[in-house]
Amino acid sequence: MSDRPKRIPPYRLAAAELAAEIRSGIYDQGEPFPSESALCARFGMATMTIRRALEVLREEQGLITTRWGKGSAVVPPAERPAPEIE
Amino acid sequence: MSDRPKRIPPYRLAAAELAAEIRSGIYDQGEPFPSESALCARFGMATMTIRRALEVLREEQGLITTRWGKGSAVVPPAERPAPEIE
Amino acid sequence: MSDRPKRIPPYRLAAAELAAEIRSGIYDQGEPFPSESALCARFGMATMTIRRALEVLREEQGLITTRWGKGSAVVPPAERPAPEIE
Amino acid sequence: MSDRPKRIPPYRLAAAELAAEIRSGIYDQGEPFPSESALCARFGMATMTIRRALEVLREEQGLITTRWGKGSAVVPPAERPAPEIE
DNA sequence: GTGGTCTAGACCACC
DNA sequence: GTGGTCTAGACCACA
Repeated sequence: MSDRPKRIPPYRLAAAELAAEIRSGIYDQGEPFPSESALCARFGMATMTIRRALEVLREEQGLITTRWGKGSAVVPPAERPAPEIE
Repeated sequence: MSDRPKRIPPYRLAAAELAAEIRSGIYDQGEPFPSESALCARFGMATMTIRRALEVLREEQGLITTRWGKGSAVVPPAERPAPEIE
Repeated sequence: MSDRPKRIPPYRLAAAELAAEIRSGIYDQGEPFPSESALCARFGMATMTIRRALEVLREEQGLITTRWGKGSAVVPPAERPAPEIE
Repeated sequence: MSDRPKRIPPYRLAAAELAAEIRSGIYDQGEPFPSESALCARFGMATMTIRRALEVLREEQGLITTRWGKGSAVVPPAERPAPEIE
């Protein structure tokens, strides 16, 4: 009972998928980062869940920056912190 | 030079239409008041314009109450102030 | 004294110049019509003067349409009324 | 989960800064109150946000008066309401 | 040339 | 999934 595998929360899954996309470079040629509502539609998640995912990308991984009312933008590769080995 | 009539701002038109509906009683049988986004779609107006219309209904006419995160509700007829004669 | 030449008001000059541009077709390939503030800068005129010029293009000549908060757009050539011979 | 402080909305920050300036008296020697567009430039905020800040100064704090087409003016110190202790 | 209203979105905070 | 705030402009109406 105490040894079952850890459940990964949905916001982590979304964050991981988006982080992989960012690191793949698909947003580096001028593609704007998707809005919260677009991500809600794409992942089928609630606003709050997507917001937690974006918070991970922003605070924990430093991959995006967000401006209230304007949207999120991907941090240029040169300024990105190296991915953490866990 | 020209004789054009005074322009009534769009938020006033929406407010007047909604006030008439409220006074007609169609929201008194348990109908919930439409959300901002529903009203945006119905009137073809932007969020801020609809919010301005709801502000008129709330502050000026006392026909609705609004709660953050819950939506607006119609004030029961007994508690409504009499319509202003202008 | 009574036979001096008619002075053409500035808003008519601006309207004539813009009408010629519209009829030349330079706005028909997706060029957006300039905003009021852009036209103020370009013609060195006050807001009200430019607004009168745009009013001529809209009401008198039917060359543009205007949406509050969005800007003006050029009417497609097919829908334009023939230019008045004066 | 985290211990972040409550976010103060930008319009409140601008209002607080302007209120402090008004109370410091720098507008009492005939200095005109800055226009909305000047405040937009100074604070790097959009029109609507600055308008919200001015609304606080006007409605909530009674520090300024505003006249359509003329601009805002600072209320003389003698007529100002005492600052609210919160 | 000011303040006032509007657009078409975005993100933020609450339920 | 609501209402609340914000952006970056546009046009409208007053003085």
